[in-house]
Order: sequence, then structure tokens, then C-alpha cells
Amino acid sequence: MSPHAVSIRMTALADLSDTEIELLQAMPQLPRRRAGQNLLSRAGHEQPPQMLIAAWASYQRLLSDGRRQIIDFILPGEGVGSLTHDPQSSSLAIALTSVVTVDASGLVRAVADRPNLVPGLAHAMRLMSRADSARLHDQVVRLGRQTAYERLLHLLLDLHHRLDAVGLVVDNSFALPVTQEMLADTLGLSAVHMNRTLQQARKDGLFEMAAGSVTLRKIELMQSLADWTPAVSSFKGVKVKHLAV
Amino acid sequence: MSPHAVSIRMTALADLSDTEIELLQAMPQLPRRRAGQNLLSRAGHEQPPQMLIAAWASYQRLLSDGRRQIIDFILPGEGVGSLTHDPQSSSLAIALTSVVTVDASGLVRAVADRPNLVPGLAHAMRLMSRADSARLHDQVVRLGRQTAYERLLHLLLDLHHRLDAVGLVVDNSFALPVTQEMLADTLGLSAVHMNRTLQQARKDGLFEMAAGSVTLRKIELMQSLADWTPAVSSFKGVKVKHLAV
DNA sequence: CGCTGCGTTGAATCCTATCAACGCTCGTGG
DNA sequence: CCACGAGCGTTGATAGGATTCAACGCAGCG
Repeated sequence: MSPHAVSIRMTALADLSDTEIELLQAMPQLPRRRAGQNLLSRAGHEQPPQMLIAAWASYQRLLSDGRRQIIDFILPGEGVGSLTHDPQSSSLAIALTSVVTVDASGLVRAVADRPNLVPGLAHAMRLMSRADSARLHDQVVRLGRQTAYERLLHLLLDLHHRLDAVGLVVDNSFALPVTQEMLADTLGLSAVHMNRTLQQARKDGLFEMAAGSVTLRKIELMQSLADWTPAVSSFKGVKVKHLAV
Repeated sequence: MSPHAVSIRMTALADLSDTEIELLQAMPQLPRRRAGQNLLSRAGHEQPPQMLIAAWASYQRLLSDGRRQIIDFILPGEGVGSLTHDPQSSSLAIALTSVVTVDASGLVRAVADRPNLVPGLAHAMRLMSRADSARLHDQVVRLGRQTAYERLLHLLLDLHHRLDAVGLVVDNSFALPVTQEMLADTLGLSAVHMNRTLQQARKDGLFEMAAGSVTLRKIELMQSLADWTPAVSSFKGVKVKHLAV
């Protein structure tokens, strides 16, 4: 079995013992869910906390008149439910593409009950939880105080950074399986304005987009334009080269 | 010693044993900090995780060109640092008024090391952590998909609800020790537009404001206008009447 | 082949920001 | 005691970014 995104991310965050790694690899894979489905409820039944192996999901919320806000993306190796998310919250965890997850109940329980037996995992979970909230802070700043153009660059830099952590960036290029309308719902814009902002940024040579993938061209310029700084999250410094998906 | 906001909030979230309550009450009080100071760093030294006893604080972030975004308010009984917040994050924890906190290191350590010895506290901390992230989700939705008017009502309802949980609301009225400019920086608006939005809402009879306090007048109307629903956070249902501050 | 989802474009409108100025209150110091 | 300044709330006028409405091209697909 090839190392999946979860163990890549976790081992990048903390030193894990053999038993901890075993615990990770023992997480049972759940049936594949299709785009649009709620990861936290299946046929009315609440689902366990999970971690994403492949593909994208999102937290989102709907207003009563149909407006939608995508709150955060959930990328390979990241977690859904529990620990940081209330399953009965009004935020939905929606698959954006066809999605494979593993059941993380065992992991969550081990960390909650006997943190001393799994110190590495406990630490990694804490870091992931902090990263979750740091990302939400970022999102609030984008929406509250940045222009459409800045929001876009900032988000792309964020995704780049997160995907890089699990080896899903090659030559500054990564998959972006998301429609312009979803980006708009993420960045608090209309789809029309999203389109125009994208065009402007491409015309400015900051990045290229084609067939569901992006290639960043002027990262440092983007960073200064968007006031983006890499999260100081305490990575061990492990650098992952490849990932078989 | 009168029951302080922290124990009120914690006991409202979970059944606590006597030793757990003792642990709460044993938290040492830290020296009072004045408005504007960073709760998580003092003369360059990192501060321990804390819980607010009285007054208001906020998480905020500054952009390099001076724009400011207030990300979340921290109210009496709520926590700062660790567990949900990375002390080295780029978000600052700034006191909005003169502030008294207690050192929650012991609490955090007890929950992290031996959760089984303090199951009530562990549960309460989990719920608080979930509430933190639910609030951030709310804030994202406000900024991303609501109008200035809706944002204002939604925020006021939120504050009302949170302050009510620690007995700081009397007759739908509560202290709001915050300038219009701070509200603007919270809701992603300019100070001028904040002022006009406030005037409009007051003229509409939704609430009154005077000398640092608000009185909500048409709560149900506000709720439907702002698409606000109370957090489903699993309160035990304990209802606190008064709080000596 | 027609339909549907997605990206694109143009025009008009509106919400919100910006700039500028003024009144008020309060604390300080002459 | 009054002048002065700072902080805060308020108002008017103007500009601009973003939305809305509408329409069209295109590719994929049953």
C-alpha cells in the first residue's frame, strides 16, 4: 500500500512511533463519495470523523435565500469532523469531487483517551487543529479587508502551500478541481466578477490556468501583492517529493 | 470569591467533579492588562494560555499597509491561546478594554495529559473549541455573503447570545465597549459606512445604543433579517441569572 | 442533435469606500 | 476657568469596485 496523503502530512508534523504509524495505516477506507455529497452524513446517519485521502472537499454554509459561502477547502491529508468541527454544526462538509476518505474514529479516540500512548499523533493533531483555525483567520482577513484581486492571489498561494505539503505540487503547478462559481463562493464574489478578476491576474502574468489546474508564475510578486506569508506551522522540515494517488 | 465567568461558562457546558471545579478555581489571576496590549506577549515574553474573567479582547490581524481586521471577539469566560490558537500565529490577541485573565496552563495541561482524570473539563474544552471554530465560520459567512446591514444584526445577535451564557445580559441589554471603528474593522466595513448602517438599524427600531451599551428591541425580526440561528452547542441547559463582575 | 454546465462579455446599477469637514465630550495644562 | 487637542460620532459629496441582468460560445453528453 502506497503511503497515502494522511500519513505524509502527519509524519511531516511530528515524529511518530511504529505503533502510531500502524494506527494511521489501520484506518479503514470508507466507500467513495461523489461530488456534492455531505461527508458527515450518509443516508441520514451521522458519519465518523474522517481524513481525506484524495480529491477535494469543502466546508460550506447556505443562507436561507440560497446564497452560499464556501468556508474552507479540505485537501488530501486533512481532516473532517470532530476535534475541530461540530458534526451538528450548520456548516456542511461537501465533497467537491469524487472523494475517498478513511475513518479516523480510532485516531481521534486514541488521542482523546490516552494521549500519552500516542504523543506524536497527539501533537500532530494539535498542530492540524491550529492550522485549521489559522486558515479560518486567513479567510476572514481575505473577505474582510482585501480586494477581489488580493483575495484571489492569497487563496492560490494558500492552496499551493497546502498541496505542496503533501507532494501534490509539481513545478509550481497543481490541480484545481473547482469551478469559477465555487471560487466566487469562496472569496465572497459574484461569478462574473470572479471571472474578470481571474482574467486580469492571468493577463498580469501571475499564473496560468488550464483544464482544472493552475501554474503559478510569479510567486514572490503574488506574495507581496496579497500580503501573504507562509504559516509558521512547526513543520519538521521533511520534504516530500512524490505521492502516488 | 464570587464565581467568575470561566466557571460559569464551563459548568454550563459539562458536569464537573469537585476536583475539576477546584482546578478551575485554582487558576492564578494574572496582572491586569490595559486596552491595546497583546495578551499573548508581555515585554517580549510569550504568555501562557489564559481565560478571560472580565472585559473584552479580540483576535486581530494587521496588513502591511495598515488595514486591520478584527477576527473574533473574546468575551468573559472564553479562552485565549493554545488549544485553538497558535501563540506564534500572526493573529494578535489584543485587549479592547482593561482586562483580567487567569493562567489556564494547568487546565490545558491536565486535559492534554490525563483527560480521563478530568472528563468534564476535557468535554467542556472540546465544546469550547468547537464553538470557537463555529464562530469563525459565522464570521466568514457574514463577511463573504451578507450585506452590511445583515452583518451588523448577525454580530449583535451573536454577542447577545454569548454574553447571555455568562449572565451578562439583562433585559436584552448588554455592554458593548467597542468603538464604531472597531465594529467596522470586525465587519469588514469603513467606519463611515458602519456609522450609517448603525443609524439605519436604530431608525428601524431594531435596537438602541447608548454610552457603550446596546439594547435589542426586536430580536426575532433581527434573527430573520440576518438569517441567524442559535448555535446548537450542547449546553446542559443551565441558566445563569446573575454574575458579580 | 439538443441540452446542460461552464466560461465569457457588455451595460447599467448599486452598495460601499474615500475624502473632507464639523460638532461634541473629555482630559490636560496654562 | 478657559484654551486646546484628541478621540469619537456624524454628515455631505464624489468615486469606484462589485453586482445584477442578459446574452452568447463552446465542449461534453445522453
